[in-house]
Amino acid sequence: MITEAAKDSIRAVIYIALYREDREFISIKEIAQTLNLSFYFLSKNLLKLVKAGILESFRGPKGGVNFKKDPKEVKLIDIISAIDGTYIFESCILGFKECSETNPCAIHNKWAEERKRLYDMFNISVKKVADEIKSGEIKNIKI
Amino acid sequence: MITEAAKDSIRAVIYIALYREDREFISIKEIAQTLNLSFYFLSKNLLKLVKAGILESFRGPKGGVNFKKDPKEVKLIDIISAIDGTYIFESCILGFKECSETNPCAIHNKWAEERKRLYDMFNISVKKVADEIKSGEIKNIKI
DNA sequence: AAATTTTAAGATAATTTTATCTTAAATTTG
DNA sequence: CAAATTTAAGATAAAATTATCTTAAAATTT
Ligand code: SF4
Ligand code: SF4
Repeated sequence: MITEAAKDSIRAVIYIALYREDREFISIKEIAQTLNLSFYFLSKNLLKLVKAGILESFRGPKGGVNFKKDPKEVKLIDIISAIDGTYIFESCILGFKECSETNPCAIHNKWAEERKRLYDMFNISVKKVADEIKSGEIKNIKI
Repeated sequence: MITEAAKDSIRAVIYIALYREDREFISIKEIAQTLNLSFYFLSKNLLKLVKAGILESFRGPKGGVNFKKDPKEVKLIDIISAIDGTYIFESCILGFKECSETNPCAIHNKWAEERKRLYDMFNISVKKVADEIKSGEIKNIKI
């Protein structure tokens, strides 16, 4: 569905949204340790979000990453797109290379709808996800 | 979402359902050539369906594969399960290892519903897919 | 200024998935 | 029976993804 890289990244931005409070930057090490993710892999992936303009980063002690865009404006779709690309939401579920909409296979109508729904599901802001986690009174992010 | 192996296999069984007519066995070579798939990869994957009891196979000239179960009884879900396992339809979209249903994250309710819908989408028999392709008057399977 | 911390960038390695090849076994054909 | 055809099984290789490591650059701390 979506890659591990994208899943890790989504969890990371949710973590940042939840725990940045008034800090300027949150270190990737802290995120990786708390979420039990590989620091190396996460670093590489979050860098993509930096390059996509979603996060900003800062080097040195006190360094780390933080939102560049307002988390209210960052949708999970944006994370997935930056990491995996948008292909999933445009792809054929059966892997046909060429296929006409005008003469679709038996599951196309269903798939076209699901694809849209999956897109909609991820079309939710990081802030909203974080707020809902908070409102559920979850004390620590589950790992 | 589902692996290439599963997609290839689904297309192959649909092909068999469409073109077996009264033949005892359809050679994997024929399927691979028509669908423009790797004979090697397809052979290996269809063998899994044989072992799962969905197809049966026969060696030698006139050999090949064909349905062991009635294609009316074979759902796309069965193909996917035999090839990829059922994990997708039980998995967490964010990749959390532990997560309680009683205190779910913001997208869990949506994901749980989508997961179910995706399952339902694939819970369609090979026969039904083949029949709908036929009724749509598609002359050749699109590749 | 030197040592330390942290991201940046790119090399390297491990794992998983996909693809290919080889040999063997079963079956048919001639 | 010999040759040809086709799946079976497992080895090997290529590609993609995931994971790790190394060195450099930027910033802070001492
Ligand atoms: S019609 Fe079927 S095979 Fe073609 S793109 Fe849609 S889902 Fe895929
Ligand atoms: S609650 Fe969210 S994180 Fe947990 S299993 Fe459901 S979708 Fe995954």
